[in-house]
Amino acid sequence: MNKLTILIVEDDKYISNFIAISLEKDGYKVLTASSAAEGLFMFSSHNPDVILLDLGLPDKDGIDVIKELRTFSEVPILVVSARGQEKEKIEALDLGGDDYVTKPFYMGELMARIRVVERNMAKSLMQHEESIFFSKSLTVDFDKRRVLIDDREVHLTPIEYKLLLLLIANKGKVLTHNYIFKQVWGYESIDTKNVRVYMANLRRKIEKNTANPQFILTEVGVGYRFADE
Amino acid sequence: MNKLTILIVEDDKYISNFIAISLEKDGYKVLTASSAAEGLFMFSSHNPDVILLDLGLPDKDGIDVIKELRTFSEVPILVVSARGQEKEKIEALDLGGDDYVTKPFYMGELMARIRVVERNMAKSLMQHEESIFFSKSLTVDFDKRRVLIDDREVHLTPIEYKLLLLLIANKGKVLTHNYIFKQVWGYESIDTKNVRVYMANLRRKIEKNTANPQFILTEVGVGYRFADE
DNA sequence: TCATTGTCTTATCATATTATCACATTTGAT
DNA sequence: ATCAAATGTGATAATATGATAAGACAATGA
Repeated sequence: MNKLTILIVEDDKYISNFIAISLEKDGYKVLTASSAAEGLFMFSSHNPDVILLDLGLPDKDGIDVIKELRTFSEVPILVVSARGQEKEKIEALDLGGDDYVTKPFYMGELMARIRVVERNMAKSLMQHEESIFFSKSLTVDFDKRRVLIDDREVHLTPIEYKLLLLLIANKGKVLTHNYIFKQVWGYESIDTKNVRVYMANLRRKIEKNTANPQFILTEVGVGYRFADE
Repeated sequence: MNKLTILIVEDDKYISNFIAISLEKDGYKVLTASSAAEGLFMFSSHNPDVILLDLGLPDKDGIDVIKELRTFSEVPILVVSARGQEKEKIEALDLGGDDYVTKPFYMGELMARIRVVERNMAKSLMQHEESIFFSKSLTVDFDKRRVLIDDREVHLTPIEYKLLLLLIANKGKVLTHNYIFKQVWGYESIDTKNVRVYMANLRRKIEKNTANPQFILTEVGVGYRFADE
């Protein structure tokens, strides 16, 4: 079972805590930041899957945070704000926000909206709505975030899981080391050696024979690809 | 620019009209239905891109309409309802609704939310573009970075692949040794005999008979060109 | 807190790719 | 037909790239 990471950017500790506890109870991994600067930093260092963003931050307007994030990332942004004016909502959504919830809000509704965002992420990754992927002995259940080999569950670390998802979503396509690094780690780097290391780890977990892989194929000098039929 | 078609399923003629006019002013094509039955019928006959769905319909509960639609379609459903209870919202969203707007609503906000849905659609559509080159027995899938001869995959090294791409991009044109070297190796050199070596390697991989090539033609004293039809 | 798990780094070994060379073959001008 | 220049090709050496194990360190969870 792999958890989705959610970053809460909210300066009101009480609200932040309340949301965090509810999300954790539901199995999410939660990060919190209480200012725009901290939020952006946490984003680049932890590469969360979803952001809950308050607009009324102490150091910078939340709208600008959306703008900034959107210059380099497509992470789903769910705005949670006390500002209920139409103008604000339109602006936040048009600049790249994925949803807008006005305070006070129902926690259950917020969670449902997070699930919608999550569903959309899975959809655009998989392009089919089928939430289970099969290929030979490999089964990946995207909903439950579980991976099976010959019906035996194999545990993948978060990075390994992201890597596998990325490969499957681009089945058949060669992905360059840089691209893989950018997608999985969330930032660019000249040093992509880690991609190799994690590919090796992933292969050890899902391949019968790592010397002759059926799933993860190496394209020397270019990158990797998931085997097409 | 193609107009998006939006189906409004709403029994209150006044609201329905109001939304329709606003949407049309914004360039959308609008269909309206005032009952669940009509809505489902309109959906199957017109295949709209987005549905705005009221939950309080005269003949059937809107929640059931969502359920029904989701058995055969992934069309984005934006619920527009007077029912503001959390339970309703969660149910509608979890059953497959993409957003939930409570009446009374701001038209501008509704439109912004439609744009969000639209953006998400565009994102998942984008991935389907494929660029493939065919010539006789040769197939090059640029997207996947794969080369096939008679449906059998041939493995090319990075230099070989670059070379092939360069030739194809300039199909029919004669490319000088110097130009080819510059493009593939990235710098100029007096010594371009490697071009010869790699042409030979490439031919060995993609030509049936290297002595009588169909693809890579030699222009003695000048360079090479990829055969035009 | 301590044990466990995950991440990143480094070192080593294995493999694939690239560069170079020597020589064979082809080409085109005479 | 002959010959010099241009081109093709196979072998091999040099280099670049990849796989993997092991260990340091950080984060997480009971």
